[in-house]
Amino acid sequence: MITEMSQGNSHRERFMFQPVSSQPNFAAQLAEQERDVLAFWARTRAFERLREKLAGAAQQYSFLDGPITANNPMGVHHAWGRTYKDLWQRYHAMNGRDQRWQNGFDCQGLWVEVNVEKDLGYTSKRDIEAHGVQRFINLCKQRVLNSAALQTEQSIRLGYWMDWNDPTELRMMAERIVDNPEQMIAVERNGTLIRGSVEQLVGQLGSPELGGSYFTFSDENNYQIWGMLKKCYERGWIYKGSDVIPWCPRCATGISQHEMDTEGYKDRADTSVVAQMKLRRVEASRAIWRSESARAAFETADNKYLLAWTTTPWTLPANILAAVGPKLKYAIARQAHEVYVLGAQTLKTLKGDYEVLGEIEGSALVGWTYEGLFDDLPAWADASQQWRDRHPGQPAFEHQVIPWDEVSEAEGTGIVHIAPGAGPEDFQLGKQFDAPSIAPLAEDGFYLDGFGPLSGKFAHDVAELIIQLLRDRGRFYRADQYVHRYPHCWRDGTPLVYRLVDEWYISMNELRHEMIEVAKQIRWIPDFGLERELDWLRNMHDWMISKKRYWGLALPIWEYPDGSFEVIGSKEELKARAVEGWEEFEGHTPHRPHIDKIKIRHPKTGLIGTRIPDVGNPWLDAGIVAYSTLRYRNDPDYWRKWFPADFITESFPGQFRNWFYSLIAMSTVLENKPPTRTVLGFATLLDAKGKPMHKSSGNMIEFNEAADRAGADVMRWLYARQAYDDNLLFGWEALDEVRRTLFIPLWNVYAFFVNYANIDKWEPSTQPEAQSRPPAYSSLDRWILARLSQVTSQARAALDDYNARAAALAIEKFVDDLSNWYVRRSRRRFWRSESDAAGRADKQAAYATLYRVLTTLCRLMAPFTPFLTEAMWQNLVNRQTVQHPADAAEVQSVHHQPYPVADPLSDDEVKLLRDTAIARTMVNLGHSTRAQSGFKVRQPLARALVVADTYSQAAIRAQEDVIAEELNVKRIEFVEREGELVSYKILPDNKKLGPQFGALFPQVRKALSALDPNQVAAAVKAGEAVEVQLDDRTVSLPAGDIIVQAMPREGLVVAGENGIVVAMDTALTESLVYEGLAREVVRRINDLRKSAGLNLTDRIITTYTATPRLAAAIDAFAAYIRDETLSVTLQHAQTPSDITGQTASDTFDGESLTIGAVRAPTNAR
RNA sequence: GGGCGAUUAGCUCAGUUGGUUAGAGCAUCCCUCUGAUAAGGGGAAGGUCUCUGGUUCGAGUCCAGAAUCGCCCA
Repeated sequence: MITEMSQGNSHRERFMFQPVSSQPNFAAQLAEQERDVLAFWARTRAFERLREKLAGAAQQYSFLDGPITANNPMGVHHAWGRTYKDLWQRYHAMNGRDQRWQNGFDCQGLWVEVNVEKDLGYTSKRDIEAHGVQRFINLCKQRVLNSAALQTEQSIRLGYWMDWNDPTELRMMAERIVDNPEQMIAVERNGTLIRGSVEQLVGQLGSPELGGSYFTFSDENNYQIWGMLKKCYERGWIYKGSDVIPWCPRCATGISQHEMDTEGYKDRADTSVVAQMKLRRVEASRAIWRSESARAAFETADNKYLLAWTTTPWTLPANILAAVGPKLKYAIARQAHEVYVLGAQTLKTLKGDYEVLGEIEGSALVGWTYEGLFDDLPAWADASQQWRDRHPGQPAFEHQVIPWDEVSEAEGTGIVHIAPGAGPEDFQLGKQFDAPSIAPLAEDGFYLDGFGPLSGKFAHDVAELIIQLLRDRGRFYRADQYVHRYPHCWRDGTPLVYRLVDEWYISMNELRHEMIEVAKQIRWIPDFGLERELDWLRNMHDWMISKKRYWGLALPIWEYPDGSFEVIGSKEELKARAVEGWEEFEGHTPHRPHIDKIKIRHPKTGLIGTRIPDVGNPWLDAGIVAYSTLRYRNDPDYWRKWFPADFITESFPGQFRNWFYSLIAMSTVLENKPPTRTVLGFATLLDAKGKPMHKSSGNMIEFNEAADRAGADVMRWLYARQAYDDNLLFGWEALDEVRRTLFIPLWNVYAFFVNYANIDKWEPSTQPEAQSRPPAYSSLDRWILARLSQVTSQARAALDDYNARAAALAIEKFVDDLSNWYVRRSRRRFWRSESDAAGRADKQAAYATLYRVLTTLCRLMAPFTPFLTEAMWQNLVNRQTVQHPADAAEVQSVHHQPYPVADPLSDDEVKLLRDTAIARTMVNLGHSTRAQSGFKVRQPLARALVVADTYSQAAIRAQEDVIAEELNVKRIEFVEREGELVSYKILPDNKKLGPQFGALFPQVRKALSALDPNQVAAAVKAGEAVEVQLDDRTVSLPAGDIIVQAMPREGLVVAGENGIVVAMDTALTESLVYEGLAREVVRRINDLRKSAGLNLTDRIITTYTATPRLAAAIDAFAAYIRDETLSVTLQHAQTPSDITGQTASDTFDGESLTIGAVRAPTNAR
């Protein structure tokens, strides 16, 4: 497709542009070109040279990357955010601002562990312990490194310019971190070798010495979190708390509030159980009985029960209390010889016939006692005993009814079973009422000892057994299948349980308020982001930072046997405090298991402290990066230079409680300052139908597939033009549309320019800036240059305001104007003969204009579509293809250029923009009347008739030639007697007259419409007030309060818009008919040229046969036809067999034509 | 259960302090332009602006209630 220029070419040829094809298979061409551009950048060190150029610039742009989880390949949803990241970095690079260019990988946490476990076939934490924690940790590191390598390659494919690591080096480290982490290796940076063990170098990834992406598992990242936690400790915010928390039995760890996003709640069908709790002590004096005999029936009943409902039957053996709504009404109902108490609105729970004996308020039930459902199990005996031990001298605790405002009758029985050891609200109530608790489950979700037949059974599997056990005890009432929202583990989908456990927390009492103040100093885009964040901050509980797992931040908390603890703030402090285990730890990253070896001594008590085995919440890892990656500890000057970030951006679902939250939290603790000036959040990427993309649902589009099939630039444009707060419906149709409506027209403008410039051997002026807006240019040229100024200002203002969509839409509109008006109307100027002096000057102006537009547009679009613009730029400016760059060390990339700056529009330009809009309105109206009258554009017509105001008339007159050619009319005439074309419609100006007349307004409206429209129109035109007669008086309406609309008159072929009305004179003369036929012939000959594969400049010999009238038309317009088709001769053939070369036949307008064309011997132009 | 938001053409969405005949893109159909274009232009069809009530001279827009959906939080 492209050929390299050989050395021996003449001067003129060296200055030719590389030929450009307008490919039919554009998508494939784009993807191929993108790979060429990537190779071009690599060969010319384009990114490295940009960094060198910007290094030490006076201004910085500090972008802080929210780390991508290095666990899986990058998805198209990641590409959305990464497009914004790259877009603004490129934009500010073009504005000359120095940058850090550091990508981040999120490395530690359960998501990696889960995948490694899956790969290994592990099913529980026991497997990890059994096979060795160290090996497991190294496998986690390996997975991260391999994922990072892959994501790096994919990001590069997206065109994302960052200080990327060499993926090969990452993979080398990945391999060795498992095989031999102690092995000493060396990596080369800027000519020097950096040595260390594999593990040590992995721990230093992202450091100033090694460069590249930051990894949250790095030593620096972990130790800086230690420092932050130490500060919290010093302020008294760190504590160990007992709570009942959501717990994943598979992962055997608690799930923090931060992780309980809506993803985690899923519908689940469970067995709901109604248990009957046998009442012991009842006090029914406040009951309202239906009758005296009802009361007697209650008192003499064999058994009395509470009916308590639960959707988690596994918690029933931990039941301690029964809660009722104190203000709810409860029914006392009899079935046979049994009496049941349940919510008055929930009687449908009862099976079979029943008799309501009476009602009683919930508050009157409080204090009633009942027999526990499972009081025979040792678990209750133990819990009961522990309670007695804590309450010496008091009577034994009895199961009882308590009040709870949260109880409702919407579901269940209005009586809620309370198990303080197995539910969070239950736990609070248990504390409030000083009740014992039973914690039934081990960390893997299986029942502990002491639960009889349940012991050793899995919590979610025991519904049937529980029912059986209840039956055995006479406590079962009914069971149903019940679908409800139930929390699931956000990583592996396991239904959660609730467990009573000890976890570590940061108290939010004080921090919450400080964070709110910090959050308010940040600009949130979209602006509802601030409200979301504040809502979270106001409502969040204390931050649970511990996780009972392996792969993560080693929480720097050392606990002493007496229950006291200390937080260590740095590696150095730890070394100073260590009394045991330092030698084993030294040389390793601060991870389990090595870190666990270290013991410290309490300075006063002398007790030996051991590190708690927990690892940290992963959001600690990501939250510290505004400090850890900016050398906060070691290079304060550097930190001050780059902190706070100018900009961060992530998809907002989840991030208000995750990264945005933790980033603010840690920055508030450390400096009480906002970590960033701007947060840009964007919505969720869904498939074309609006469904979430999932591998399992088969609607997933892989990033690599999308990039290869649609092109990364097309994807980037789709992302950039998306509204932030709308979900992006991503699919092939949307990508096709972007390609069709923006990329193909743009590419073809470019191809058109290059091919004609080469034909004319046109060269750009060496001083293009000097003639930026030459007054001698045609109005078309000056118009598109004014539009270029306009779009430049728009794009700049939008990008400065972080509004990618506004910039993208402005550029789309511009490309449309360029393609469908400027080039469309300029084409003939590029065909004009070199021998015609005026034509030559005009053509030169057109080339210069189009060249200027295209090169400026390349720079405008470069941050959006870095590949396409690079390919165009290299050819337009350097006259080379990206495949064969010369002077690789010197060649300037479009991304090395300054982002365009526009002068404000002059008055003349403003007028030009307005006038062109009028002309285009006129053209649209003309096309409309042609369509209505059935005269296609190829048929010339004598006149277009126009009604317009004085200003519009002048505008139309000024562009008459362009309009006339577009409409294919001989001339444009303004109609003297407008009434011939238009009728007037008179309307009151509602906005002005409505408030003035209020209730009288309908009368005004009516009276006005009763007047003669022509007279009112004349009066208004003359600026005279109009009098209208209301019921009881006459009022005078100023001309300015009346709207006169010119409407096309009924029955005529006319069209109107914005006060301009257009009609066509459809009277045909023979000459017009012949000209129309001639145009049909021209079109067919040119179609033939195209299908014959002739070059634009090839001369041809044309032969034809035609029906007599058509032949006469061809004779009459022979010169015109020859001119338009580059026919050296145009010969009437006596018989069809005389027609030579490529042939075609057609019938139109009742005429028949056969044509043939052969290339003429010479191509002289 | 609480909070926020949404509901406008077959689909995706605009619709500015209430004001003339409610728009765009995509998709469909017809016509058309084309010597850069898979683009463009004209037209057709497609709307009880979710429903009910209210305020107002006038409501897609404001108020109240209902329904459905989404998001956030319990």
